[in-house]
Amino acid sequence: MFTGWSVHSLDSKGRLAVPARFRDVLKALRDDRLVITTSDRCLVAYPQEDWRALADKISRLSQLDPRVQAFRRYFISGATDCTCDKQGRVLIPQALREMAGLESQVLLVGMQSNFEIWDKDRWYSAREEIRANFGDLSSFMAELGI
Amino acid sequence: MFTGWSVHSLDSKGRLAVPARFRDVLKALRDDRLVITTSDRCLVAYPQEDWRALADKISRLSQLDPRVQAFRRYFISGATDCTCDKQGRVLIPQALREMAGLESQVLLVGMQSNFEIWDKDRWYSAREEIRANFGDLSSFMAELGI
DNA sequence: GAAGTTAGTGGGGAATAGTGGGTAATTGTC
DNA sequence: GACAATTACCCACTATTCCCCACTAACTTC
Repeated sequence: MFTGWSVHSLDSKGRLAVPARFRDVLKALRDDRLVITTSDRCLVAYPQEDWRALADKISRLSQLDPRVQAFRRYFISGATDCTCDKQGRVLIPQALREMAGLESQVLLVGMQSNFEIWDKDRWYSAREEIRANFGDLSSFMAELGI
Repeated sequence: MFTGWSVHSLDSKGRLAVPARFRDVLKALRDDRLVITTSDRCLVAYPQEDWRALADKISRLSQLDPRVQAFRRYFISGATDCTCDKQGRVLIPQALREMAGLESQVLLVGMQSNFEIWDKDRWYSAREEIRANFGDLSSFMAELGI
């Protein structure tokens, strides 16, 4: 499971170090390949196997359903296979870097089954927004019985 | 499968580089011919074989049904065969360029069996729209168990 | 706290991918 | 057939990616 935060720097070539504890998770899956895709204002990385399962689910839906179409455009289309180099870094494709606004300081955020990749400043402002609505959020969670 | 995004530039002659990984897919199909057609606010490129199959299906539908006719006018009529030149570029016909509003910065978006060709700015606003309807999308994801 | 180990960072250099433009071939028009 | 416009082909240049190696910081172990 991917947990915890790490701040790493994106170097001038667009490479990002994957934290050792995340690499250990991948190693345990006997598969060092990641799939990186876009989400709301960040990128999300999945172990390749998990991504495959997810993509399969989607591919079985009607491709003409507009919701499926939107979902594929938004979430699936950007997905890119990335392998770690010998130093344990991945090259983030330029288009994804741009979409997620990655500058030099990058935050890797463990989300159990996957991890998110945020520009540090964006992360802080996103957190700030969440905090501002936290009252609503907690009552929503309470409704769910959590 | 066509996956991932690439930003390329449309040159002054209307040529567009096809990303190497997309060319590899075509090479695996032993057919470097593409069919490019118009879609909603972008262009869509299919390997020629796949396009043929799709067009066949549609041609078997009743040609008297006005909806079929509309669909054919909208989607089928613009289809153009394109082959990559030796530098791996395709010439996008001017009519299609205009239709999709392609300026200099162009995004190629992998959609598994085909790929879309977007003007970069349009792509960003289309994404924004999808996000604006995100309520729908997230409940859709919930249905899928994502 | 010294020495060894691991994690993260930076950059050189070769190979590959993408871009731009000149020129020849082709097409279409008069 | 002559001309202009478009398209295809070729070459040269630039940018990106990939595969190295080297360095530093942090953490372990003794």
